[in-house]
Amino acid sequence: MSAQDELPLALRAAYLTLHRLSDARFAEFGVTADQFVLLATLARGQALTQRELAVRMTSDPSTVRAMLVLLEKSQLVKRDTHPTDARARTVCLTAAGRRVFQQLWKAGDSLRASMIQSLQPGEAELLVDFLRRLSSSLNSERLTEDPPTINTAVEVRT
Amino acid sequence: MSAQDELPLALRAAYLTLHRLSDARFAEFGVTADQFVLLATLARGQALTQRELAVRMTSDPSTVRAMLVLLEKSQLVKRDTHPTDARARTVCLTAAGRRVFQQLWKAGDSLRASMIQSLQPGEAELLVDFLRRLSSSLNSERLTEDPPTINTAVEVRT
DNA sequence: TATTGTTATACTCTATAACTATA
DNA sequence: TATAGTTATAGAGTATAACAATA
Repeated sequence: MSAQDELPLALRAAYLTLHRLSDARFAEFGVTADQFVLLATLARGQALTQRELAVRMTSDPSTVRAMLVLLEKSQLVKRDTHPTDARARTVCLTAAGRRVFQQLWKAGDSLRASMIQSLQPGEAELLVDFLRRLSSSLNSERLTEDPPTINTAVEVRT
Repeated sequence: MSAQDELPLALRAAYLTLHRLSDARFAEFGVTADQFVLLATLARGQALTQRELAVRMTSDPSTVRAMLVLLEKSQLVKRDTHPTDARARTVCLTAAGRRVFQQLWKAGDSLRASMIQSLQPGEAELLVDFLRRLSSSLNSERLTEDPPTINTAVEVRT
């Protein structure tokens, strides 16, 4: 088993473990791990459109919409019409949303700390860098999915 | 933004990107990314019990069961009673399951390659190592969740 | 024409709790 | 008593396609 073969499963195992523990931590606030990510994304980039939110969360507009409906119901988020684009809606945290987010951030503290403690100084930065490179490499894979493979060589040769 | 704060989101982005691309690759075979993981787990450890399967997949017995029901319906997997423990059931790939798995593995080839190509020689091994350490650190976090904090010191002091 | 968002719909994964059968 | 698995149930995220309104 080479690193190439193990990497996907190792990535999956690490993420799912984090995801489950996060869910457990946030449960008492009635918020899921994914909803936390949405709140965190809003917390650092106010007044995003739903589309922009989906991109930043590595998610899908219709998924984001479903999540927003739930979060609006629990009053953590509100949506307004976009100031210049009447099609779009901007999303932002409510006062309660900001307050809950701070509590959630604190509740997740020991998880983030536990992740860091498993690494040597400097390794966390390296790990983040690896993950970023990996994501963007995969993303460009998506763009070049099935190129029609035009055989230009033949034409050149004539 | 420190590495500690960014690590969870970077991990999530990398995993979700991989997960979506995998789903897209496997769709033509009627298999999801998670089902692929189950098949892969069976492929390298035949005749596992459902419980063991759940552990190795970083999943849940009832989730695994739901997946097995689907995979049994598409004839990729079969379940037999355990030879020595009548409560348990062993799961293994059918002949069709092994055949499809090989095709899936090939279909995922370029994704794995793309991940590796984004890294320098040796970095893949390092990344896998980081992810493993991170998982086990988080797992031990789970065990020590809310210890009742028994104050034995008082008793010792008397 | 292209884009933003909504709606409807369906599927998969997830997880808890109560249950049966067996160890 | 503890464990393996099943069942019922519920909820959350995911994704596609058709649609309306707007750019």
